[in-house]
Amino acid sequence: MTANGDAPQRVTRRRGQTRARLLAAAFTVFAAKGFGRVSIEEVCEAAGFSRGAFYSNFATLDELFFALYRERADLIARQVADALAGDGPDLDVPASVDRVTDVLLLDVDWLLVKTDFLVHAARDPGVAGLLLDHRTRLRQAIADRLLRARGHTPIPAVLGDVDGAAHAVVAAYDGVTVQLLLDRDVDRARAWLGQLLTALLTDGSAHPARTNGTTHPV
Amino acid sequence: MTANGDAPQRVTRRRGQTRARLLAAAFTVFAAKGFGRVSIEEVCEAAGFSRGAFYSNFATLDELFFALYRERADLIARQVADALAGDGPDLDVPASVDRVTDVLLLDVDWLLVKTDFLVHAARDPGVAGLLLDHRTRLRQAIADRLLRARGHTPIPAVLGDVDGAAHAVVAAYDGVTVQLLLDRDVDRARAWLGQLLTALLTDGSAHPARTNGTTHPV
DNA sequence: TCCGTTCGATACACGAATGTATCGGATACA
DNA sequence: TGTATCCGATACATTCGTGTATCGAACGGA
Repeated sequence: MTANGDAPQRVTRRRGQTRARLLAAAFTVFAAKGFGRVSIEEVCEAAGFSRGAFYSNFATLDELFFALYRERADLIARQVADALAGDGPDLDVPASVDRVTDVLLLDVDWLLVKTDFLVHAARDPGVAGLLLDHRTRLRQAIADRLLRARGHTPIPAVLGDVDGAAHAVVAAYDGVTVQLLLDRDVDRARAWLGQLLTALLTDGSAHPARTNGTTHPV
Repeated sequence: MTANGDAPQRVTRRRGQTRARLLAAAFTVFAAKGFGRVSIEEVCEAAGFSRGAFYSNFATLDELFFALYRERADLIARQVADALAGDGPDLDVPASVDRVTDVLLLDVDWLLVKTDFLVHAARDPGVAGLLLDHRTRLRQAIADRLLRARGHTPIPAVLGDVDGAAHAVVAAYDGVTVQLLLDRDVDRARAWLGQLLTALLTDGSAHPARTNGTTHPV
């Protein structure tokens, strides 16, 4: 019944460290076995603590999962923002696409944990809200970037405006993620996502398939 | 230790019925709470049986989940095939797209269970194989359909051949599913998927946004 | 260095879920 | 209709995970 019930007046340094170690261990264990199959004790063991440490920092495993997602999701969000800010005032679509896909598909373990969290959120409106917010911010960053380059690179009419295009980008990301989780082929997923995004964002006719060898990754 | 250990020599009729009832109950319970949070007893209770019935038909909850997925996935596959076979020898893209999206996004509960299964499969290569097979068959059906209509409706070059286009269709479906699981807005998801598929399959320039009102579903 | 507070380890009690063995009623087949 | 088999209910033993209460050690401030 700690974690918020009666806030300690003096917070020590090691508390932050054990919390961080618990989160890191949880990430590993969740990725390996899936949230639904992990017990509190397994997380503690992986972190080298006893359950006492856990209950001193979190009330439930859900709470830890929530904190873990928030931490990592913010990290990724920052990396994407950096990747988008990378090139100059004008948008170089293929280059931007490559940089962003590299960030988004960097770590399969994260995709596993993220999907676990999706399944979790899909049944809890409150959690779903957090996730939707996060996705909205991501789309916003993409839309802003696209907006800066309108005219330079027009957006296909079918998608509507830049906002529609941003939606499409996120959908493509999610779609490719699913396939990646099943075949575990990161390189192919990157190439394929790049191709998809190019198809969506440029007006179809333009670029031939770029990146590594394969024309259509099956 | 039943379910395959020693195959019964006489299989009764009610056995099939209880098995079906168990599967149906499992679907409901899994959709509501998520596979990871469901006990064998909950499934039995929902089906109106005791655990004896369960252990007589399945060895583990995983086995039941597997059977459940297989059953429902085959059903959907047949419905999609029907929807694709619907129109004549020439392909009417918007009409086909509408029919297929109606089938694929019919039942949110199924999408929930399917995503649970994805998470499950992502950590078990054997199960992942089954799911990949199923996806391959789905893509094949789409590719065949697209092939019949090549020339009539050309496919954007960026996607490669019809196979690439089929990949794109599945990715779009998966992507839209994720958003739908979070906001639970089936109508918006249908419109959005239709728009996405049209954008991918027709050469961008052609059709304006069709279907219900909203131009870009935010 | 000393002291009050905080942190995490340990031990315990409890509940939940599992798997198995057994039994009586249902069912197919002659 | 009789009977051998099958099926599902019940009861039991056991394991596993949880949550809490308590204690000693670590820590921060004076």
